[in-house]
Amino acid sequence: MGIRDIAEEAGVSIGTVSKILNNRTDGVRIGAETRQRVTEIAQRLGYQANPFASALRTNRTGIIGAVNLNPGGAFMGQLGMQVQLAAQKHEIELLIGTMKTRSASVEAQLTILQGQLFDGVLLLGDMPNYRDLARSLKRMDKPVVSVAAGTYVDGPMVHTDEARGIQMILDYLTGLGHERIAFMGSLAWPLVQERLRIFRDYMSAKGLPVPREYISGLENFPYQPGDITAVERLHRIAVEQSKDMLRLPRRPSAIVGATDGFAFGALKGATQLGLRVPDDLSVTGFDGTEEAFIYQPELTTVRRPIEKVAAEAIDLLLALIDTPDDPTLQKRILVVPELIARESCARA
Amino acid sequence: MGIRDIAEEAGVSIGTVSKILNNRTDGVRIGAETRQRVTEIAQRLGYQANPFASALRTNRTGIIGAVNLNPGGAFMGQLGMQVQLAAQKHEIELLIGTMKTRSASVEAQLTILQGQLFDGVLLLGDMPNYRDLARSLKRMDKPVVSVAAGTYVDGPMVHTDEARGIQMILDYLTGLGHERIAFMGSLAWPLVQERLRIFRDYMSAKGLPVPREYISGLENFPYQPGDITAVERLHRIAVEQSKDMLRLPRRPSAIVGATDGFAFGALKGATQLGLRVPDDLSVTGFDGTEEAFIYQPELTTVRRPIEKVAAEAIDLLLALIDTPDDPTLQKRILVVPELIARESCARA
DNA sequence: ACGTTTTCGGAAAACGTTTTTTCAGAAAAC
DNA sequence: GTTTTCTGAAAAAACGTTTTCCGAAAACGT
Repeated sequence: MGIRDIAEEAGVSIGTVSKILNNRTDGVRIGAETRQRVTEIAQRLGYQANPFASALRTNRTGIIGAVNLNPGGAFMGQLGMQVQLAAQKHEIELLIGTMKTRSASVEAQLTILQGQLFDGVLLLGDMPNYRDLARSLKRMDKPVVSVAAGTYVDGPMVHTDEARGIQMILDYLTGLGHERIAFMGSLAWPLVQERLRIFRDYMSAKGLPVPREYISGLENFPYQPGDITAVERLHRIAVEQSKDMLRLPRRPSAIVGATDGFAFGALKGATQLGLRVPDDLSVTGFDGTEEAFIYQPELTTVRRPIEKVAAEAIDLLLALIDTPDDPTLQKRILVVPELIARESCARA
Repeated sequence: MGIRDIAEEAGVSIGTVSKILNNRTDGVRIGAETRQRVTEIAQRLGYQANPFASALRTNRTGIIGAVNLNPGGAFMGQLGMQVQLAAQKHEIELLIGTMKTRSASVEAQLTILQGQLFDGVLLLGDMPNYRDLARSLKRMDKPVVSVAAGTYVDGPMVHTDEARGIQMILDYLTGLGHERIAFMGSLAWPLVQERLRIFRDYMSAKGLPVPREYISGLENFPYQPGDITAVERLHRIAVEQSKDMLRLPRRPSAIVGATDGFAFGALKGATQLGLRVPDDLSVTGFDGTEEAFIYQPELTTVRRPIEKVAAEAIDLLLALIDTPDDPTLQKRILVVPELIARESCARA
C-alpha cells in the first residue's frame, strides 16, 4: 500500500525504495540486484505513490490545468478535447476547470487552488473582461499560457492567425466579385472586436465602403455562462439582425459571420426572407466547428486548426514548467488557419 | 505564507491556528478574542492552506472529478458545463478529465490518480465498453456516480428516463398518423441499443411493423476519441443511410434519430433527394442539443434535461461522500425529458 | 481553603513521501 | 598494516497541515 510496505517486503529502507522508484541517479548509488528486487516488488504490489505526499515534498504534481473561460461553446468544447489529447501524448495528466462566475475575485480562483494544484495552467478562450484576469495572473508563480484568446494578451500565448483568416475570407469573397460585404458578431468578446478591426482594415485598404448598417455588433448581449437559453437567444437575435440587413435598400451580397454561429443566423435569416443561398447571398463563418459541415447549406468557413493550437500550447507550457526563466519561451505562436470552401458562397 | 507565519504573528501555536481556521468545535474551545485575532491576521496575510498538506492529513481534497467518457460531442460538452455549474452552487471544486485512450488499462487511470485526487467521481456519458470500466471501478474506494450512461449500469446513477422519451416521440408521431417509422443510430453505444430496444417494444405493442430496412444500426463505426474527422464522417454516413431508406419502395414517413446528429443526417438526406420536410417526411432527434434549434429546419427532439441531471448527480455524489455507507443513497434517479415540437414533423 | 471542573491553548504525533546526511564495510592506496 | 576512497544503503530531516492528548490556570462548589 505505501512505500513502507515495499521497503519491508524487500528488506531495505524506504529511502532506498523511493530512490529506485524515481530513478534517482544523482549522487546516490544503488546496487543492480537491489534495484531489480525492489522494482519487482513494487510492480507486484501495484504500488502507486500517494500524490499528496509527493506533491507536498516536491511541489510538483505532474498535473496541468486548463481553465475554460468560455465554456459551453462548440468551439471551446472541441478545444478542450484537443488539449486533452495533446496532453496524453506527454503522459501528463490534464484537468479542466471552468471559470467561476460567483466567486468575488477572479484572482482567488486561479492563484489559489489551481495555482497550487497544477504545475502550470492553460487559459482557454476569450472572455469579456480578460484584461482583469490577466492582471491577477501575474501573481501566480506557475507558468500560464493563453490559448485562443486574441492577440492582445500579454505573456506566452498560442493563437490562430486571425488576420490571415479574415484576409482569406475576404480574398475569397472579393475574388468572387463581392463588394457589398457585411459583418455580424458579438462585440462583447474582445476576440470579435479584433476580427472586426481586421475586417475594416482590409475593406478600407481595398477601397470597399462599409456602411454603418453593414456592421451588426450586438454590443451588449447579456450572457451568463451556463445560461441554457443563451445559444438559442443569440441565434434568434442573429436571425433578426441578418433580416434587418437583408431588407436594406442596398442589401449586402455577402455576410461575414464573426463566428460560425452568426453565420447560421444569417443563413436562416436569408431563408426566412425567401432569399436563396448562395445564389442571392453568400455567407461565411469563422471557427470551422463541426456543425459548419452538418448545416444546410454546408457553410464556407475558416477553420482554426484546433489540434495544432492545442499541441503547441501543451508543448509550450511543458517547456515553461521545465525552465520557467528561459526568455526564449516568452513567445507568441500564431497558427495559420485554413479556408474551407463549401456550399454557402457563390459569385456575386 | 504558511500556518506557521500566522501562528507566530498571533503569538499562538500552529495547532490553535488550524483549529480556528477550520472552525473546529469538537472538544476544543478557543477564546473569542484569540479566534478573532487569528482570523484577522490570516485574512490580512491572505493565507491559504497548502492543499497537499491538508489532503495528506485528512484524505480529503474538496475536489470532485468528472470523467468525460465520450468527449467532443455537443451533448457531452453541455453536460460537462452544467455539472460545473451545479458544483459551483456547493462551493466545491470540480475538475473534468477525459478517458485516456492510450492507457492500457482503464483501471489504472481511474483508480489511481483520480481515485486519490478526488473525493468522488462523476462518470459522464456512455462508452462502447462501459461494462469493463464499471467492473474496475469497484476497486475504487471513493464514491462514483454514473451520469447519463444508460440504465444498465450498476450502482448509483442519474439518467434521463429514456423509455419515457422514446415513448413521447412515438406517441407524438403516431398521433400525427405515422405508421411507417424508421430508426437510425449507432449501436456501438449501449445507450443507443437501449433506445432501439424501447423503440421496438413500443412499435410491436402498437402492432406497427418495423421491417428490417427501417433500422439503420451502423454496427461498427470506427470511432477514436479526438478523431477530428469523426463527426463529419458519421454525418456523411448518416446522410447516405437515410437516403437508402428514403429510396425504399415503401419508404418510411418518419425517421426517428437516436441522436440529434442522426436526425440532421436524415434531414440532409431528404433534402438531397428532393423530399420536403416535414411535408414528405417527418424527422425527430434525441438529446435536445442547442444545434437542434439552430438547424434548418428546426428539429423536433426530446430534450434531456441536462441541468436537472447535473444537479441531481452532484447532490447525490456529495451525499455519498458525506455518508458513503448510507444504503438509501444507492439509488437510481431518472429525470423525465421533454418533447420539443418544432418544424421537422407534420401529419403523415 | 481545598478539591473539582471547566476553559483555553500548547506540544507533539501523524500523514507518506523525497532528499540530505551519515555510516559501515570493502577495496584501494600508501 | 594503516589510512584513504569508494560503494551501497540506512537514518533522519523535511514538506505543511490536522488532530489527539495533555496541562496550566481560572472558575466553581463546598
